[in-house]
Amino acid sequence: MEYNFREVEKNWQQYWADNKTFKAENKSSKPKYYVLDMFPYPSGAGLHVGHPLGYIASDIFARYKRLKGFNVLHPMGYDSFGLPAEQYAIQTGQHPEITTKTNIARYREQLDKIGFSFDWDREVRTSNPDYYKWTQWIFIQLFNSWYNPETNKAENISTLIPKLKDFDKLSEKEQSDLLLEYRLAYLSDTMVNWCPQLGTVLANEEVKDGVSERGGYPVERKLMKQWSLRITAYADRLLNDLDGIDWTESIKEAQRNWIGKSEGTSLKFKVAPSSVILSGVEGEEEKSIEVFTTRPDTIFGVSFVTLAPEHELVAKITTPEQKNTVEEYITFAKNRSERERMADVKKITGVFTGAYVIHPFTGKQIPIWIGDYVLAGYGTGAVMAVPAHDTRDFAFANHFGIDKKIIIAPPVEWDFEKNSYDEKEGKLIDSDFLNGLEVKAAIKKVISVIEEKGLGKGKTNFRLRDAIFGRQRYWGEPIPVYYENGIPKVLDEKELPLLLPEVDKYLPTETGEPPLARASSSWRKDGKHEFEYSTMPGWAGSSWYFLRYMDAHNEKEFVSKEAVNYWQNVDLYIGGAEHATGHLLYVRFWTKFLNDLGLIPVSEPAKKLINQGMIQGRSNFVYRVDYSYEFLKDFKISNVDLEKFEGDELVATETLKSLKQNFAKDVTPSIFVSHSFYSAFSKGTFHKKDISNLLVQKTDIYEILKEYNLSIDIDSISLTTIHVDVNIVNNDILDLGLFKSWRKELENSYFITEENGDYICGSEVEKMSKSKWNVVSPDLMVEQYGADCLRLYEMFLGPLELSKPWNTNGITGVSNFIRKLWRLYHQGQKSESQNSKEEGFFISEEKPTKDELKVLHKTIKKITEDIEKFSFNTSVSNFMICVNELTDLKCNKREILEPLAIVIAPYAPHIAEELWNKLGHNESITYAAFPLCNESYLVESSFNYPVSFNGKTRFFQEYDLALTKEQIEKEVLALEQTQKYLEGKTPKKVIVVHNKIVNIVL
RNA sequence: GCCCAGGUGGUGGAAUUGGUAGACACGCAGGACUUAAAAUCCUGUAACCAUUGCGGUUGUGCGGGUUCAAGUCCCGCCCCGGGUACCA
Repeated sequence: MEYNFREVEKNWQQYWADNKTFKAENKSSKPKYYVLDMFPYPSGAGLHVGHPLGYIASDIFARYKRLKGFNVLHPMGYDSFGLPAEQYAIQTGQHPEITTKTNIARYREQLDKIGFSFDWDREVRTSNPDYYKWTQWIFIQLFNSWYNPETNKAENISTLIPKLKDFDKLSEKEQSDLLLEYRLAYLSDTMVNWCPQLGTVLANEEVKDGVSERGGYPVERKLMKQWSLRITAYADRLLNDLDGIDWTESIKEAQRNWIGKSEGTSLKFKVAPSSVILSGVEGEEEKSIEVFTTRPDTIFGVSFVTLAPEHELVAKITTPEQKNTVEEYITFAKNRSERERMADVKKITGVFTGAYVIHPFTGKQIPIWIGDYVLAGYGTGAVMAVPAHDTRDFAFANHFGIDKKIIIAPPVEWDFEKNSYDEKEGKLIDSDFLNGLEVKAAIKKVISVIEEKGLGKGKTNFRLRDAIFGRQRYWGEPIPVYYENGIPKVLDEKELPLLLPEVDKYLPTETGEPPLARASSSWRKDGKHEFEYSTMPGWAGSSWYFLRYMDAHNEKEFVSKEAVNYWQNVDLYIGGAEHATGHLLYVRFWTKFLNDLGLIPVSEPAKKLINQGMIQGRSNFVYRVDYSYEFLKDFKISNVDLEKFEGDELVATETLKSLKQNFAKDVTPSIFVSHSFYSAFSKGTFHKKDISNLLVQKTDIYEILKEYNLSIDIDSISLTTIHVDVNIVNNDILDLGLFKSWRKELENSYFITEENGDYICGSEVEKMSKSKWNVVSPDLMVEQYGADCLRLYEMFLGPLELSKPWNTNGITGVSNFIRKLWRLYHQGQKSESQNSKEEGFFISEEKPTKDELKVLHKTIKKITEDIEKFSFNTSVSNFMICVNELTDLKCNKREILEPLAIVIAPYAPHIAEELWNKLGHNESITYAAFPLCNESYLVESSFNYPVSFNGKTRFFQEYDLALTKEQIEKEVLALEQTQKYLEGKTPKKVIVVHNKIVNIVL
């Protein structure tokens, strides 16, 4: 009986759904285990084979943990607010909710087909009001909190007010403004990443290379009033707590870099009195410029100070002579888009302000420059420039011809003409009281002097910026804020959820307000106060979803105390590295915040995190020959001039030009050449002339040429590479029939194939995407090979964390394995008929042999080790080895095959259930007990030692493991073969490693 | 530039604390079954040399080193992928 995976898989999926097999309980005597997956955004393209990679791995682990006796929480849901649905809504007018629902239904269908063990009763959708009610509620908690540096945690804003001087005397508006400077969710004028095409602001990590991550539209800097979250308050804890969690080093490193802690000192430079007078600012108190530096030891090497163009002092200190230049520069810097700035990082720009500061130790005058290499948002927006010991200052000084002063003697040969010396090694020179000190000692010393003299103090800066939280978009959570007399106020908990209002269009208003401003005028707090019009970003809902799964239907709280105390946090999270600095940082931030308020008992969302690699697409290409015709001399159309003289030159008339074009369009068949022609052409070993000859020989083009009296214009020939749908290509061989029916215009195509008649496509590994026609959907694989096969194959492909291109070359091997596994349980009773395929299920109750037990227990041991270290690819190999060996032993004993079904169940659950059922069990295999390895079956009495000479293995010799090293040495040396390799010499040394190797050194 | 991960047959990839390099699978070649094909099964398959048989040499990106022994450890370099981008 052949294995009918279609029927079996369908039946068991139905059984699991009907019996709620994977329902997790919030109370259990079993130990808990929480396995979480990446939160999917339900896109219109559906799942491709890359998505399930991590889901399969986590599902294997979840199923394994159930077999190991854990109460497993393994939920799934949807991150269902987001840009793509809204963009689609703008194009089609369809409500994003409808698209989202359709897409979710498709995702669900696809997920179900793969046989995941999700507890679907806990499904969440971030766009559902019963979910975003609590996202809004958390926002309100953030608004009502401030970060107390003394207790080093978030507290209710009420604990702040007594610390504020004369708070009561302020007006309501002033009080509100002041508190906004402390609230963890706050409104402020900030420089934002504004994306005009998307019509919204974006957070830093949503911008890649100066364009939006979604869609790739340009982004510019703009000053806007915006809601932000004060994640910077948590910078230190986000950094330090990384040490305590078992996440991949690369993610932790990415987060460390993103947080970017740097320790240094602030230092004030007084603006020279002469400059203050020159700039005409009289009667004002002394001005000073505060810089931040990590290298205060280089203070005696300062040759200028640079301010960011936006620095507030720029206008005040610029001398009248420099005023025009400076203003021009500021305008230039402002209008330079982010992308431009990034594109020419090497381009050095800046101007002199005409003003000077006084060196705090030498009293000398130091020029003040402005330059856009200094960022307004980092540190103080001003730097002390030490060109001899800082790469950027060096470049700036070189460009503008400013002097450099060497104050550290490098311990190595150094050419200061070519490079600055930035290392923290060497002795200070020309530095007054720092002379002779090593850099590190000098830093300590100078900080103490600076602090003593009150010039500045030790300070820590972070690269991390506050997260901009408002989006000028429709399809997101409404921010639960209204404005009363211009004062932002949050809604009361009872008023939640603040529902997303209906709008007529999903576009900004004519006055440039976000789409929510289109809501009817009744959409007001108490019918009168305007609500906030921006919505929350995509990551709002995903910053706490791991908590909601614990208690998905709670209407009174975001999560109950009991639920969160039981489940704590995620034990295993499997997700992609692309969320390293976005989602994974925000979710840590929210977790710490909720922990500070005492709402949850944990301060990290996930104990262990594993990255799954990306599955790339393998694109296929066809090569189209582009060409045009030439009209032969005697080609004529009555009474129309085809060519005319312009001066002495004969040129084509418009008529001829358009004729040529039309012919190209109407008559020209599409002609495609196979890959070998393309590569020969691009290598230059094949020429336009050769292609032209090919066309004439291999196509009907000659007939067309004759009919219209044309010839091919050889110069016009070129090859165009076109993506072709990988689903009509098999092993790089194009299915010509399918290709012709792929698109209307390809119907009459010609193909110039290889000699054997195959059209070979080109190929390349790229990101899997719809536009590259290289998307492979799991549905097809499931349809053709079954879910178990897809699961095993995706694991078999290689280590989970490695990125690799999708190819199905090896899938037959896995498919064969599943059939072999099935046959192992069906090889007992040969039927009477001649067709040996008709074997029935047969299990023997006989005692297994030693060999059979050894194979089983070896496999149990391997698989257990593999799963524990997430080495799923080697598990699959080990299953194959096991089944091959048991097949060779013709094993059909219950004591072997029953445990084997359990071991394989996490990987191939459908076939395992079916076999388990046939073995006589009425319950699902899900809660069987994972077999333990009995080492006693694995004990060997002897070992086949490789005998090597100088490390080179020559032959093998079996010895009893009871023999001592000395005995083995003696035995080996006595062997005839040994004598042969000794060539009469006496070995210098003989190394015997028990159970490993014998090495004879000559 | 900096940070992270990786480089092993024709291909995907195995290889425990340094201890038989290439498990398992694909592909390929040959064979069996078949009218034929598919499916299935069997045999071989790192390269080179030798070949009647035995066998030998080289080999884990490159160059050095440590060691009885290196894919694995150390030093220097090259290449591919991912992240980051003037963070003072």
